[in-house]
Amino acid sequence: MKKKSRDEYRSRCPINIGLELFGDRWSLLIVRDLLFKGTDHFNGFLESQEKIATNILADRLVKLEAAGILERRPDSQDARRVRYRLSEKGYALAPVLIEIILWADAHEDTAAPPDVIAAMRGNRKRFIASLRKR
Amino acid sequence: MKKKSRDEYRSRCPINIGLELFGDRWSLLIVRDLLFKGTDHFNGFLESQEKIATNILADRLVKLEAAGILERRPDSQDARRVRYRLSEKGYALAPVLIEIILWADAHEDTAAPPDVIAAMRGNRKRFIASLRKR
DNA sequence: CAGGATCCGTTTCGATACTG
DNA sequence: CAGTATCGAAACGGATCCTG
Repeated sequence: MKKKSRDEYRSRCPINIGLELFGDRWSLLIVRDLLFKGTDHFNGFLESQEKIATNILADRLVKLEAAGILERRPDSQDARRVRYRLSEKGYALAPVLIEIILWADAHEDTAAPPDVIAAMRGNRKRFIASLRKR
Repeated sequence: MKKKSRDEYRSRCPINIGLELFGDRWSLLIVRDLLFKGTDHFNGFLESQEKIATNILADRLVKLEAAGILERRPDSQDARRVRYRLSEKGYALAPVLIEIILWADAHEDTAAPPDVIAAMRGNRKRFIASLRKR
């Protein structure tokens, strides 16, 4: 295979996508909570340290569902409760989140637990698989 | 090594960081242009399809410099010109951008060039190294 | 009580015009 | 070329209210 130079890629690699997702202050945090904390209901997201407002959370949940990143369904046990879970497309964001967390761990003052970081750096496939097991 | 369950990681993996970076609509696009397009001056960023406004661009360039992600210096040739380049910390964002682009390529309707995607999926280390060569 | 919806004051954004 | 200044529009956030 012929080597491609950097210039050949230049100007041809847009992030046309997901400005709504990656350019939004809250959406990735919701995905993080679903993925790493296992948060699955409205009030669970409200408990995160970032203190999202209820109207903003409701708005983002609708948008993330519309984007096919999460699914919403009534709790089979408690009719009052709505459960949120990641779709396949949502789980596919795990590598993005992991790279963000690793970058932050290396370059910012974050409080990520060392064993979690080690697990991410180690066998990444297994780590990602462990996120899907409920 | 003992296997860690998902629950052991739960509630302990925050993205405390970079809400300013990852939760911002424009910052990652600037990094993208620096990384993949080789954009290095103010008006270059303005040419991107997303059409950032001049005041927002100026603001984000200041913030990204303050965050140590890019460096600013006057052009040695042309005094009017200011050149921007990624710092090491900035280059370290390449894996994040790559995962975003791969996710989008798989799940969204993006126009990323197939050969670039293939290069990212193939030998990633080499691909990243190619981004640093000027 | 869970999951929102609505109101409203405040902050931030962004398009355009303008400047050194 | 590399930014400021301005000002209306949009988003945010906090509180409160509503509904099952």
